[in-house]
Amino acid sequence: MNIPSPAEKAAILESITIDCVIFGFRAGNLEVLLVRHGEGISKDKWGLPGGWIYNTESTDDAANRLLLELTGIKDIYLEQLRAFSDPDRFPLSRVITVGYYALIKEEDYDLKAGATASEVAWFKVSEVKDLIYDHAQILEIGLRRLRRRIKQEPIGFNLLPQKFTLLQLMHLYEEILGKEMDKPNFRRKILKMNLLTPLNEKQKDVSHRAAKLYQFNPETYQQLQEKGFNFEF
Amino acid sequence: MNIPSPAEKAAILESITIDCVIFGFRAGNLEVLLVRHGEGISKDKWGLPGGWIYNTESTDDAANRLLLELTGIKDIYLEQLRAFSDPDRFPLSRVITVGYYALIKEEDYDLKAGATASEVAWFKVSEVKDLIYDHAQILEIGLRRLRRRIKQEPIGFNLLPQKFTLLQLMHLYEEILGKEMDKPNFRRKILKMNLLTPLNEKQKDVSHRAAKLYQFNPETYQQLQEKGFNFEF
DNA sequence: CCAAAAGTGTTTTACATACACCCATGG
DNA sequence: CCATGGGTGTATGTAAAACACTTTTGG
Repeated sequence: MNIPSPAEKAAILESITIDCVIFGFRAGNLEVLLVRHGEGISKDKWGLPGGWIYNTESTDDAANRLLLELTGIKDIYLEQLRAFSDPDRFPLSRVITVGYYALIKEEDYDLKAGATASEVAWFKVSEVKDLIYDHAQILEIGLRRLRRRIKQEPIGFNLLPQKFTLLQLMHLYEEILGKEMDKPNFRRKILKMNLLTPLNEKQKDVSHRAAKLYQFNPETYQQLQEKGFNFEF
Repeated sequence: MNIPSPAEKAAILESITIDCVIFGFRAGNLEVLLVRHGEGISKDKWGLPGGWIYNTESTDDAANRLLLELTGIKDIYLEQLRAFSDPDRFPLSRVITVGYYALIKEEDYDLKAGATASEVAWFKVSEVKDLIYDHAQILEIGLRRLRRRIKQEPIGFNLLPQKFTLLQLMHLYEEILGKEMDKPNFRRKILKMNLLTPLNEKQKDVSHRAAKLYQFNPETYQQLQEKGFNFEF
């Protein structure tokens, strides 16, 4: 993040920015999307994708625009975390940032560094360190939100490929919640919810019995949500 | 909310404000604290207590300060809701507001209108109408947060007097969640959680069998929270 | 004695948990 | 034939839900 130029200042809000925590899942690991800054006081350092808000756009719109400009990712559902407002969080001036978070299927998007980002990459959440400003705190809050949400809504499906096995889903839960689960019980529980459509397809190229593939069923989820339901594991 | 004077501008952030949703509970009704504006374009209209943020304070600090200045309420736990950022939400300029919410025991606080507020009062949530700007939306988000939270943590105790009966507590849940509950089952469930300390005291001046009084036990709550627990009703 | 709320007991049903066990497949 | 994960079955305990019932107290 840089201090905006005089020309830029006219078009943006001077003391508010956006930062995005984008989660992905690959090879059993929860990952987060970071950008390397190409200019400014944090040049060459890694941080969350983010930037200034135009006068004419909401923070939701700004988050989507910035994510596209910096990383090439577009049309995803970003949810607001909250505002981060420590007076000293940004060293050059008083800036409050609004955090956003999202879950995406890594395979669905091609990363393309743009605007002020010289590089974009996925990092294992467990190995992230030395983020700029208070981005570690924003990531932490994003993680907490993810852990809470995944126990209340089936958002985990957003991290998996279209077609997945029950054990992949279970491993996702285990990774995010940090605890081991019982396979038979997990199967029963998730199947009883009727959120999964079984496909007439099986895994390929695995050196063990091939598992049946499932896909998430958004319609039954809609119905369930209206009735209100619980998603404890 | 007014456009700040030049002198004020130097000390505050120009495009961010705070608004607070303060909930109370009286005579079986959920209430919200509103202020009547004494000046500016919204003079004489009712809205949430709020205002500008100083350069040197966090939004948390600003929320507490503003609440004290406008209503006389101090030292309460305010939780951030989120930022509200519709470019047209405030008619005079582009302003993003950060919403806060809190639950308090009405009887514990004396209301005292101050600063730009000419009046402060409690309103039944079900009867609130015609709030300024997007304050109706902020209230709605506060309500949703309250309903979600009360199903996960025992925050309801913050709305009741120190000493209360089990039925009062149940009525609080019924009012907030908008559904009827079974008295015997509610008793068993809440007592099994060990969050309540029974007192050697009973209701007085009631024209029926006097109920035992209880009080909330924050220590056992601490213990439970560390283990992680569930609070569904 | 009646009304109104306090408080207890019981039955049914559902589900979480734990764990034993068989199945299919590639190497 | 064995390792690996896929998948099924079952016993046990606990808790939610529904509801019948007794107790206490003021009027």
